[in-house]
Amino acid sequence: MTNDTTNSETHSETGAFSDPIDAVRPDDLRLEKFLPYRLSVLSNRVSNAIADAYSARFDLTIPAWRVMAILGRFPNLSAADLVEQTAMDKVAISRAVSILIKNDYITRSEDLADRRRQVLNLSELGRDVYERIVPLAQQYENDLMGSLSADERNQLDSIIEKLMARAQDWANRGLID
Amino acid sequence: MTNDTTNSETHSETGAFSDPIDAVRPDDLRLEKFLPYRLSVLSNRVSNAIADAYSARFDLTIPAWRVMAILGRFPNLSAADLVEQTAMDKVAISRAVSILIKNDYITRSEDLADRRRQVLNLSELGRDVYERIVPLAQQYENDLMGSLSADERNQLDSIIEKLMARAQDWANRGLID
DNA sequence: CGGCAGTGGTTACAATTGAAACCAATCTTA
DNA sequence: TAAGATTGGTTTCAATTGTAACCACTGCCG
Repeated sequence: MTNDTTNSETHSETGAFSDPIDAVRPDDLRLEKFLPYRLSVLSNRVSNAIADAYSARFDLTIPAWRVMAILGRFPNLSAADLVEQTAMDKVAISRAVSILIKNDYITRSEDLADRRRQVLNLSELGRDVYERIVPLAQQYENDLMGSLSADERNQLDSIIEKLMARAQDWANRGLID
Repeated sequence: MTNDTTNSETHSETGAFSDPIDAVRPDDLRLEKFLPYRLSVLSNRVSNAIADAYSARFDLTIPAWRVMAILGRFPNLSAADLVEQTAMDKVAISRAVSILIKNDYITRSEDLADRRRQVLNLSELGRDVYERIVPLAQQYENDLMGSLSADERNQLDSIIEKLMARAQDWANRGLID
């Protein structure tokens, strides 16, 4: 597994050149220290584990579960409202909703005031599932957070906010440079 | 931002109610505070921004770029070695490699000692691209990290390690419960 | 009213991803 | 050295996801 035999610790002095021309060569990128990469690996590990748990027990995908999580707290939302709350896109919401309806986890009713809108709610069954799944989710959260100290938990919270804001900037203002 | 109003700090003491019936209702889950969700949103934002940058400038996908990043530091790896280094799976590596070869970014040569293995390396062109893309990646990294203090950067580093280890446990020991 | 821009939501299609089957070479062991 | 197990890597097929086009309805403006 962890055979780091080839890990050349030090900044690769490929040739041991004294020649300044060599200065053009950029430092190597250490992928395992590269934040975007680490975030991606971490997020995938966590999401996959949880997705397995949800699907094994409730036959729910993550997008579907997210929709339920929001509807559990905020009844009578439309799909557009969900888009706003979840940072998922239209299509993902639409698909999740249609699965949930097929499973009778949520109900859909027309909004008489605006007949384009559809008002969504957890069904009896859906609330049932919701109430069993929330503790499960919290258990995962607690287990993750349990590996951190109280200080670290607070730090993480504010760090994530900052990184999120910066990444959001990228999307808005266009990319760097 | 940091509104912890509903954070019931203590381990949910489900009892303590005057009306036991009511005890059945779980606390709502606040998706926007749920770590797996936040990680996923953050990671996606970051990855998408960077993927755009790479593909716009070098016609590279993220998996392909990762392969190049590793080969830039460690020449003469096989696909299996790459699997180990990148936490990507066989198939993803195989696909990335075949794209990179088509683009003449890497070369593939048979390993005479073991004719199943193929030894991979950056081509001239590939190293060229590598040397231009590394600074770009570092720029993104710096920009992200720039939103944090030096302390926070260190904290983040160790927090990620801890979370990663915990999530890894899940995968190994099987899920919680 | 009549048209036309904007919104809510779904459908259709292409690209990406994942899982399992697969081929070929090597290693093991009898 | 032959048979089965293992390893390196690719292919195939299904599921997931993203993008763009689309339909139905509303709201606005002449």
